[in-house]
Amino acid sequence: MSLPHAILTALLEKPSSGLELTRRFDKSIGYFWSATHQQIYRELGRLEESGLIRVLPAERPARGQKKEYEVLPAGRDELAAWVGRPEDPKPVRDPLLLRLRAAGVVGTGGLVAELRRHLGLHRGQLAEYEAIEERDFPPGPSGAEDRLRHLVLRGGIDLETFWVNWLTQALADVEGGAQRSRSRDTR
Amino acid sequence: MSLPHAILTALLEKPSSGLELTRRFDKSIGYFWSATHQQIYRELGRLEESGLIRVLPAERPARGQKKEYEVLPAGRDELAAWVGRPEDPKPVRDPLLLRLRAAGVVGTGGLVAELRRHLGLHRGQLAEYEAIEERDFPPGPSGAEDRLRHLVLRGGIDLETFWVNWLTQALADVEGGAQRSRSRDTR
DNA sequence: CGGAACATGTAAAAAGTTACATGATTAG
DNA sequence: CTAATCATGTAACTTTTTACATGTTCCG
Repeated sequence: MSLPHAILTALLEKPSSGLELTRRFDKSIGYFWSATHQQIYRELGRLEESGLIRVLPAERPARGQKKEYEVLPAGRDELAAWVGRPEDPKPVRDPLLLRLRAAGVVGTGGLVAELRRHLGLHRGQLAEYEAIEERDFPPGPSGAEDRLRHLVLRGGIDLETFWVNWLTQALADVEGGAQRSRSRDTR
Repeated sequence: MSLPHAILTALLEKPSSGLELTRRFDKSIGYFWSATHQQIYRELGRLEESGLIRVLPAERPARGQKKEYEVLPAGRDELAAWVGRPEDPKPVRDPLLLRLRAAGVVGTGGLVAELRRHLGLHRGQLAEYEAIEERDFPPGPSGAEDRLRHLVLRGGIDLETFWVNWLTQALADVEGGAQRSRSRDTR
């Protein structure tokens, strides 16, 4: 259950309104924890009720009016405790790997196009991450926060690199295999 | 929504009862699509209702009695269509990357132990996958189904390798950084 | 004023998780 | 007979997703 902690982190980095948070969950934070605005508004309500965050004063609390939140000490404490709390990695659940397995029993119809499409998407994401790395993390000494953020970005880069390499190999294999089957058939 | 397709794939590979499926979702299939027995029983009910699978005849349909399911032609068709159906990769949502980012704002208390623990878990999983690869996929020519299964296993291996490498680097970085901070502090 | 963009929300459905309930079979 | 294991389920809850609803501000 990490959404509240994602929001606490984002708000500590910079107090924001729901919509501003939504935008940040489409970019930086969203690169490793995605969330929609519905999730965010609901969770903001819960966090406020639990006393972990509060609305910044001087607010007109009405629908359609901007509400800025900031983290209270209790919220910071909760986040600090969560950072070191043991939590096992979730078992993998990847539809593309599953589809490959399914293709083993019902055939690869249409799957090659889908693999190619995913390869393109992952290549695009990788390029985006690498541009960010070049822009935000020049070589040389850096503070603790910057090093941690760079490490997270590195995670994203390495993960996309894995996908690009694996998909490339998968395509070569599936297409090559299809070819081998054809040549066997025609022999 | 891939659980029904995971079950169809498993049932095509071998007709099974709910509990047998549960066990297989703890092993082979579960390596890339996990599911609990509650999910499986509920989904088996739905799939039967939709006419994609059926209970094998010669059954005593009572509580506590084994019920074996098999895939009907409609189920196979649905699975074949799903294999090529476009579906974007889900955005990444990883608690560990998030915790690293959070550590940037509230400090790394307890996180190093957690990173080390995860490194151990991923090393274990990697070893398990590699043992399976050695046992089930000896070098040499192989059929289409085997090649696809091997490809999926390769995905698991590469993914765990990514985690092992990234965690190793993260640990070196976080501990090294802490050391640098300490030596700066004491200067 | 009218429409676009901003901003916050509600409702319902689907998927996943956790805890518990119940009957059948088998080994000691 | 009784405990363990096999086997199938129910119930309650949480999380995520999708679709919709409503009000505000600003620009032309």
